[in-house]
Amino acid sequence: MKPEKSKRKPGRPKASESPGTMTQLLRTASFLFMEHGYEKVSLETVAQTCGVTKASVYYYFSNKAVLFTEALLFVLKMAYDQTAAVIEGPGTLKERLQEVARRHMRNQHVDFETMMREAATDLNEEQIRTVREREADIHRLLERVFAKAMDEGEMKRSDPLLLSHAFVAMMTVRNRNEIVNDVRTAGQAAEEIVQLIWVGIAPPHS
Amino acid sequence: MKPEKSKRKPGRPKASESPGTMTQLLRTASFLFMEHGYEKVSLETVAQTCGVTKASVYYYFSNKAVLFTEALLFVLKMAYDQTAAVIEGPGTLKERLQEVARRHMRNQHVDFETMMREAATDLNEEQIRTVREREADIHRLLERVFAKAMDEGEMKRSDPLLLSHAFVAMMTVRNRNEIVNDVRTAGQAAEEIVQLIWVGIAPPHS
Amino acid sequence: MKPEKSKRKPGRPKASESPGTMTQLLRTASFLFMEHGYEKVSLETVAQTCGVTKASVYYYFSNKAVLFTEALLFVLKMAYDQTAAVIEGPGTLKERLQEVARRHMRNQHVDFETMMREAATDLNEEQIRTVREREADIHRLLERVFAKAMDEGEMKRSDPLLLSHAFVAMMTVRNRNEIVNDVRTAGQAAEEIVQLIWVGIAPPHS
Amino acid sequence: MKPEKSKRKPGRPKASESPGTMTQLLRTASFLFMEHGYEKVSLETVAQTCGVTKASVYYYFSNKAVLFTEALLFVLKMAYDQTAAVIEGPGTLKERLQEVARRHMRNQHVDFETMMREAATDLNEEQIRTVREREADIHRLLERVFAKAMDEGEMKRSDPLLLSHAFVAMMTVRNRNEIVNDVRTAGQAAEEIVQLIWVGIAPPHS
DNA sequence: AATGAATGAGTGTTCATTCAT
DNA sequence: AATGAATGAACACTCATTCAT
Repeated sequence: MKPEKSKRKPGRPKASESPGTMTQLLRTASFLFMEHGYEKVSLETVAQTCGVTKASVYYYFSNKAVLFTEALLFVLKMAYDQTAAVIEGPGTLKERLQEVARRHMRNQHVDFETMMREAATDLNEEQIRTVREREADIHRLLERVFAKAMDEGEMKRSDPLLLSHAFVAMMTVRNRNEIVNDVRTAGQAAEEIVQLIWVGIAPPHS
Repeated sequence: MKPEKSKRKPGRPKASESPGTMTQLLRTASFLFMEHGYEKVSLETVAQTCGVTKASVYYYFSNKAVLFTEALLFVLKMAYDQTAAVIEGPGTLKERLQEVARRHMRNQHVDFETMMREAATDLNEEQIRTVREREADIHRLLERVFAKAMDEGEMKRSDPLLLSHAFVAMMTVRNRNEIVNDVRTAGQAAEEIVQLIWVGIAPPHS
Repeated sequence: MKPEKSKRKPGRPKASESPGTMTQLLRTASFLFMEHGYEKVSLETVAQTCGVTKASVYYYFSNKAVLFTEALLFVLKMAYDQTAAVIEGPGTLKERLQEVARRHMRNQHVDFETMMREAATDLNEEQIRTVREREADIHRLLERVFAKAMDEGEMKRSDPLLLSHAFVAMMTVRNRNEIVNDVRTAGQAAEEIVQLIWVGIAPPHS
Repeated sequence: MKPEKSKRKPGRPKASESPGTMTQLLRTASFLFMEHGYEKVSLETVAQTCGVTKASVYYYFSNKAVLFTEALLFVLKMAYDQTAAVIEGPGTLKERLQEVARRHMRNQHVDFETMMREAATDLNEEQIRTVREREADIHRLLERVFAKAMDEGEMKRSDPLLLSHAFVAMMTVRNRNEIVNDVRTAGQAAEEIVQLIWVGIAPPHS
């Protein structure tokens, strides 16, 4: 969390190098917030990670709450698009769920709800509402897919929205070192998690 | 923010040290940390909630990291004892899991892993290790119970430790207002979550 | 906050320089500075009020101190002209003083001296001197009028410059809500103030 | 305004040296606010002038608005007491007014109303009300004295509250260098101001 | 056993100012 | 003629921590 002075330029050169400071700030902030939560990420850190000053952050975002909100909307949009592409794509439902899980577990990230609670005192009604709405979109997307699958006999009947939340919640196991470590990759964990919720834990004969 | 040195001698404090205030601080801190996370809880808040001054907190706990650590150990011990009592008690496995879920969902609390990550920069190696160990105890307890149940045919075979983590992770749905609200209580959510993981989502005929 | 260097060349700018924007900036700045004082008025505010960007302000005025100075000279010139027109115009001295007071009290404005003190650290010697000189012009105008009136027996003898300052100072009562409110307009207050200083407060018989 | 590092201790030693940090902060803040206004006085300056750190200021006053409010109440109380002692004391009304003027002009200070307007955005309703009330107390004190004097024939009839405001407003001439300078002291200016308002400016014969 | 006083290091935020275009 | 982008310096405010009593 101590923003190290980075001289930059180890990556791709020139041409695509500058996708606009604002976009870079948004990307960086998204990553940092998701990785560390709201409070631990200072604007100073975001700025220095992008190689600009704190004041520049304020040039683009009027305050921390706004940056946070826009950063979250940014990742939620990406998450929605990715999830939609996969879940409505080809393959069996189980395979598609596994792919969703794999992608979701690719990076570590804090619990979304915990992060929102942390930020809640800084955000205004509308900001909270907007973020929550975009998050709910993802759950509603899954809900629809689940409901349809249930109708078509691809899944057992249950509350599809609850299932969606439970499904997403299970992916936080990716953060536990006892689970995802040298012997088991995040990808494997994703598959096993889906297998678990797929077959359930009831004894075979019951 | 420069911890590293925990001058406090380990082990139980002398009986002469007023257990009243100290226990109260521990209880209060436990509750506040679980409710709001590490950063958002200031020692001032803990002190005021207990009706003492900030300096008094330092009288009992050499710094915030120590208070946090001991507070977590406090709740983890309670959680372990409660879980053990229930999970090793009477009733079918499913019933016992439901009771564990019900108790765990009784209060809102932040995601444990997220909170630990928040606090990680302040805690030293040993503190992290100790807390993680006590948390792991709970997972190992569940792991043992699951393994035994699998052996005895009460459960389908799967990785019992992964299952334990997934099970606990699912309980964070308690925090979502779309799930636990006026129409569905935390208790009901607990039951449905257990039902979900119990029967799985695979179609009945497969 | 490091002024000292006013690169702007003195004298009237070339006619080609769009007088529109510059004049508008000057007018806006004058109004805002008089209404709120030096510190509270940011260049951003001035710019936005004029519908241009902050950088545009710098295009016309090399820094805040210069804008402030020129804005003040702008209003002082207007004030001088207006005062001169009235005070040297027709009517009895008392009537003319009342008209001067009425016009001066038309708008609320901060105390001139207080504002100058606020800005003093930013202005250089010359800027302060110039503004003060133009302010002094107004006092000298009144001084001359008073002196002449005393000579001609239209007024009691006293220090005409002190009187001028006292006269202007009294007009700040326009800002007090206890004085100028629903029951007494600024115009009425102006008349009563003049009446007060006109007849004095000594008992009638003394 | 650049708070110089002051090693202190050039004054009276020990015993009476420490009248309590809080009182010292209050006195210092009062002086600085009255001398420079609200915005120009930073808490850092107040702190360093007292030889403590900014954080110490916050130990005693929860924010700048509170410090400002209490500082003003502090000076207003002193001003009231002093004014009351003089104005209700012995001597002719004119002599007493002169003494009040002399004391009021002893130190330079910004226009009260201008300062309040500067601070207004930071203060809450109650703080503004309280300060205004204490300021009004002084005007009411003068108003009562004036009203009584009018009843007893010691003064000409006029609006006593307006007179009070006008009287106080006139004292700001103390800040003008053209008025109070080498040839005329503040004390002399005080006397001449009172003389002016006492006799008025109307020609003797009218 | 407990506290009042004080502080250093941050954090969010504002603003005058610069410069390339 | 005008601006978008970027910055440095200051400021209000918070908080964990220390220490003498």
